[in-house]
Amino acid sequence: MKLTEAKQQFISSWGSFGTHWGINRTMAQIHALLLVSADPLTQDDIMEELNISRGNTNMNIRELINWGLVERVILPGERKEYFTAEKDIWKVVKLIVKERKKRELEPMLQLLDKLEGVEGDKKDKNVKTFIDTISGIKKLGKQADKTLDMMIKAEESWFVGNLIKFFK
Amino acid sequence: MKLTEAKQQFISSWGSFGTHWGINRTMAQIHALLLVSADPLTQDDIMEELNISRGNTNMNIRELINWGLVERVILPGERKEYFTAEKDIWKVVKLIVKERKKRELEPMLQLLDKLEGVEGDKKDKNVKTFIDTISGIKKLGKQADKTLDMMIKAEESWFVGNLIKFFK
DNA sequence: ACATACTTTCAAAAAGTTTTGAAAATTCAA
DNA sequence: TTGAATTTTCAAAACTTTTTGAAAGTATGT
Repeated sequence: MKLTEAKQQFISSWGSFGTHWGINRTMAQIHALLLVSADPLTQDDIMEELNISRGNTNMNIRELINWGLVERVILPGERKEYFTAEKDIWKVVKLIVKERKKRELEPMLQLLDKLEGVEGDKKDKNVKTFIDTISGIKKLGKQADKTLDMMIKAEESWFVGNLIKFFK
Repeated sequence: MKLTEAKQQFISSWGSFGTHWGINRTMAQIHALLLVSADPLTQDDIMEELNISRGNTNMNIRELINWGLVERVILPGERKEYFTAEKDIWKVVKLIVKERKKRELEPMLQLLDKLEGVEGDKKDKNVKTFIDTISGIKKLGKQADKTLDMMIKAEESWFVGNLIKFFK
């Protein structure tokens, strides 16, 4: 397979992969393109490669910058802004985990704390089931939260090299 | 807070939580409702509680059954089918991980295998960047795949009780 | 075999999300 | 300053996904 074709396949799969993970198709495609590009690209390069409009490109680049996945690069003597993606995949994973944890897990845990204090007689089986379910989710959620915090701080070598031992 | 209100808040948040995780709102809401209901419910109960149509209810219940998150229950002497959700949250998490791994991670790894064999001179920096990126993703993806396999087999006590030690 | 209760299907409609592109805002060199 | 290059915004359009509900299908007791 030729590089051009391989690139296209990667970009397109990364795009649909993204849609299952709460990241929109274009954002994931731009990310994929920058991941496999050796040099930084301009907005116009990206628009042309992916056949998308200026507005869409701009909006999604900014979102990628918010997530910390893409950086603006100013090349000396150039008026245009260039963009480049973090290439270390472990760092990429950590950035994504960090962002989603903040946006999703943390608000959910706050809500669960509140809901656990529901009024009512614990002998009522509906009340009991509700509280038990909420507590169960909260317990696991809190643990996941801690685990992810540690993962965010960890080195890749931990994940690739050592975790496996633990499971034995 | 009263039980009714707490239930509603939980259902609604679980619903929007789901949409960030590739699960549609209604499917997640039905799941939430069944999670906090002490007794099995019928399709009509669900339709009424969540104010959704018969078709939508039916379709999403079936999808939940496919995922293994919900079971059909036949009560003796009753014509109607009842539905109930797996209440053990650790099992729920494992079922979801298993399903998404199969649907998303595995196909992605297959593609990466194929793409890694791209033709071209490795001294060309574009070819090199492409191969390096793909290999990096593949390496981490394979490790994640193994780790998730072990997680799927693991007991909750491992996750809640022991993982934390490992990170120290 | 029939009638009734119940479940499933699916085309069309509604809702939700993403994309476009032209206009406005900003930046920068002269 | 000015004006050309570049970036950003946002309302409307296009696209995608979800939902509806009526009709078709299936199962059950008599």
